[in-house]
Amino acid sequence: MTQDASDTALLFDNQICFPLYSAANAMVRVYRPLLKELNVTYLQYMVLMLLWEQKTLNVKQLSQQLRLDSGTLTPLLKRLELKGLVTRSRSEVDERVRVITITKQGLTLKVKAKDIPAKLACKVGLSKPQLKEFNTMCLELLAFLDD
Amino acid sequence: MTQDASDTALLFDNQICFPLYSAANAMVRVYRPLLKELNVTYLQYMVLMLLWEQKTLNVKQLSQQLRLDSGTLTPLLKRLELKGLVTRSRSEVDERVRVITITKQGLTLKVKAKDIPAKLACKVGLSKPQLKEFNTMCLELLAFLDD
DNA sequence: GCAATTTATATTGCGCACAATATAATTTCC
DNA sequence: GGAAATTATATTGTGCGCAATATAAATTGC
Repeated sequence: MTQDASDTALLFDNQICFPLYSAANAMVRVYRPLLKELNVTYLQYMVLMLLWEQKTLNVKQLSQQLRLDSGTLTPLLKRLELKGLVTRSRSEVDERVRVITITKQGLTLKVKAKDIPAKLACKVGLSKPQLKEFNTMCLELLAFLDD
Repeated sequence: MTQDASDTALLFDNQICFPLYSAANAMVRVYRPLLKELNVTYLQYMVLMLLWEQKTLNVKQLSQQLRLDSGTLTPLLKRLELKGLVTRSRSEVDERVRVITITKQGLTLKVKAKDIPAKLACKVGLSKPQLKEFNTMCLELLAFLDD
């Protein structure tokens, strides 16, 4: 690598991943007002979405699908329990396993959420094929980054 | 929109932006061990990068370039000051303006950082043109999301 | 020239994100 | 079947990220 290349590599505008970082922040900012009606955060919304599909999941299953650890999930799930949206029980087979189940109230929230994907799509601006390609690239990058 | 479309719109795997969110988290995770040698976080590294280019910047200038607000930057800059990497003074012309200046020690850190971009590039896996295209898409998305 | 508005930063409080560590239950392997 | 290793979750502490609010200085309008 030339001297010049190692110099320009540390220029702010050449940082490959900073737009990714900023875009993720911006995306959460756009979701926030939409989710305010449901009184949940973006991540809580993602957890609920998984539980709308499979009414019961344990922490490990959530952790794998969301790529987040228990230090993030445990307090988040407690907050969802406090709001009456999920219950946190123990597996009868294996006492170590914390079983998260969506409540009736949690299921009801899905009805209120039904217009959110469309509302979000309006704000994103990219076309469907563009978004699909973008999604694919994010997943490719993820596969590399997570080894 | 058909009934079917509004149903599938709330499926977890159809959430356009969750891979973006996960990829941004994964990216910060990959940076972490590389930056541990410098004893800075990813965001602190980005701030330093701006200050390596322009030795003095105020909070607003940092805020605009990083797309972050003072609630994030003020405590971060205090931590950088505590580490002796920046100074936080006031503008003599306008007392409201907080002027952030890189210290000698902060400048020295650039030498230690010089191999980080190359090390990161190895872990990212995508080719340079792929990365460039990905960057462009993130910036496009950002332009839409931030209005 | 001074009240009203605007601008720049700081503070507070909440919710992630994760490393490091702890705890407790289960499984494995002799 | 009991010690050692593994597995599942929880806890603690630090650092973002941002909304809401506060404060203080500068600017504007009359």
